[in-house]
Amino acid sequence: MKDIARDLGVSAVTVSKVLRNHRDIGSETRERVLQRIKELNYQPNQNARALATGKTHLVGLIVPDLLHQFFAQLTKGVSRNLRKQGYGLIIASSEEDPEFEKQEIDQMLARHVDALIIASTQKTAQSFKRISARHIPYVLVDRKLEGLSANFIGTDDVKAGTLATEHLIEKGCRRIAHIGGDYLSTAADRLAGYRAALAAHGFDAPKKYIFLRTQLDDAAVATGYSAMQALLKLQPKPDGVFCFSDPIATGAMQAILEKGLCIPEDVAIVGCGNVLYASALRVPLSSVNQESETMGECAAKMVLELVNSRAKTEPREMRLRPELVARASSDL
Amino acid sequence: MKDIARDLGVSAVTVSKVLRNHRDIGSETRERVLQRIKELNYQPNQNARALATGKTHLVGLIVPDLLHQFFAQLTKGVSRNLRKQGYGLIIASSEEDPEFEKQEIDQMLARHVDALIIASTQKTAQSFKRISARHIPYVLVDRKLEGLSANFIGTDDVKAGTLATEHLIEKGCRRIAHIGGDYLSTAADRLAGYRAALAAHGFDAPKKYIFLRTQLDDAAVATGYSAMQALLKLQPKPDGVFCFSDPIATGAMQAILEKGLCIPEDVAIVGCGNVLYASALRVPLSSVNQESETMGECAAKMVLELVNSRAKTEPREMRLRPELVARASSDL
DNA sequence: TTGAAAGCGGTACCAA
DNA sequence: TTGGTACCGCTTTCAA
Repeated sequence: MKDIARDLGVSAVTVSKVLRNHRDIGSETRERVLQRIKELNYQPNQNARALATGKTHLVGLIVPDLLHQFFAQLTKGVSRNLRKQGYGLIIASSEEDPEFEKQEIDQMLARHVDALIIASTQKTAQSFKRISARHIPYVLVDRKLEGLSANFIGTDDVKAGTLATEHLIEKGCRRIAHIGGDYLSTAADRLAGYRAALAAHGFDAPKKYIFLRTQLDDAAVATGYSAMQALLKLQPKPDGVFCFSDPIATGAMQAILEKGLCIPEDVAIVGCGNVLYASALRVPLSSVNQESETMGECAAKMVLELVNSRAKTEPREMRLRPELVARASSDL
Repeated sequence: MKDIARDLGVSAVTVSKVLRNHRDIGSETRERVLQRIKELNYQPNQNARALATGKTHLVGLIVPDLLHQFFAQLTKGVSRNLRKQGYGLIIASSEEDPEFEKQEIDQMLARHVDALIIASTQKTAQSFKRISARHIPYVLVDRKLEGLSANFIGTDDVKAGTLATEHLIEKGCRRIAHIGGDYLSTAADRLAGYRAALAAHGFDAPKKYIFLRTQLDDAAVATGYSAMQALLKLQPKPDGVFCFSDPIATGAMQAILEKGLCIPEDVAIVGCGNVLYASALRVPLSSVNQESETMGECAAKMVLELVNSRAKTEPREMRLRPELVARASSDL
């Protein structure tokens, strides 16, 4: 910047103003500066600018696992919307490890991101207090934290559970099992939806039909597989299963087919997440669509609003409406 | 930092030195400073540090599409390795758009990343000249650029094409088609491998059996679908197809099954990339494994070596050895 | 072992 | 409309 100023015999301040479209600059001077900027292919140092203004124009995103299509889509939505507004994105994966997530949060705080978007794997609010203490706005996505009142965007998971379970009931299933997750708010909600749907129709949800397993990363398929194996040993066998996620469902289907049973005739399956390849699977998988990309876009929008509004408003909560996509795995 | 210094009656310089483990600091002073840092939960501002040292400890990664599992895995590898070394990662998706990619590169340069890792969709070396002009080291992954001598890590794509095609030949296929890509170095290499394998066995590769299509993003499945439809109209029909990627193969398989034909009896299929769900597909898909995660780790390693070695060495090139994973789609 | 001063590359404020 | 000056938070150099 100084070079440009010197070359043109103006001050650095003038150059700076031109760069930011400050209005009180002579049009002639402006042209000359612009000209030289082009020539030198000059770009202002964002770090220096950040230091001076206190705004990095950087948003941090932390997800449990980028390999999971749900989070990849979410990321895409966030990314798209953010860049449209001139913000950069730092992404970190916590690998489903709370300790790792804490470190990543600290890293991002140290880099002074303007805001954070987090799909948290943590069980306590501790880290989030740290974020608040720094007055950095943040939005939780997908997963809520118990006892933490924060901005949140996710799926209406109770509804997701209800949709899936009612669909199975409508298709004639009478012994509906659930393979779900542990610790996660999403898992608890989907389970609640499952229970509610069964209760509403006068069926019960016997404990032996409910499997709650911690599913780490890509191990989800294996988890679904083993849980389903266990379910198939029960008497009577379930005739329908609502799975917490599509990877879980994929594993479950594998276990069923290996036993020589048919989907959906012997056991119908419904997953959640509606991955892109759902229809290409061995048996096309019925699933609850969560619109993860939209979720990402909303999160980006919300977080930027927070950044741009000085006033600290009440935490907002937003739930996207899930939709059932019926395919062969439940086509009775 | 100043606060800490003031509180303790020492200078900011002293605090700074403690932070960086500078050796000439009295152990007593060091303790006091460390103590206060803990109390205040103080973290140095990385941006300020970057400004002063000229190193941001940030690496930029640009991929065409995060939704594509190949790039998601690559990203995971990069991320893991980078953070292990205390580097942060900025990720951007170019959405397979060269113009977009240029902008992202400029953004990253403006943020003064220490290095770049790029899976480029560009057709010219222009942007890369800009990077070199800034003396920022970079590594190209997966895709090479014609006429650009740069550090590169990718698959041995010629070998990948050969492996897949020879596999089909061994399985007894005699009319082997290829659905490939356009513009990409990977596509050209896999095609070359396909041709070489056919030639080596005395078969020819008739033009009508070779479909080269631009595949944008998630449209890959649709591309594979339509290309396969066209192939099935030929007389005689191909009895084996090597597809550029697994999504392409997924689409192709869909077209075959819809026609009432059998895989692999009527047409055998081999894909490339070995996505995680390959074995769960309607017909488990044979594919060439590319070890994308390892590729990411190598890229991270290489780029950090470049950052840490002042000397500008000759561009290095590294090719990972692909491996065929045979499944039902080619089990004749 | 400690610290004063200068500077990294910009921006903000206010005076000219 | 322009520019001088101070400062953002940290590091580096060099003298005490």
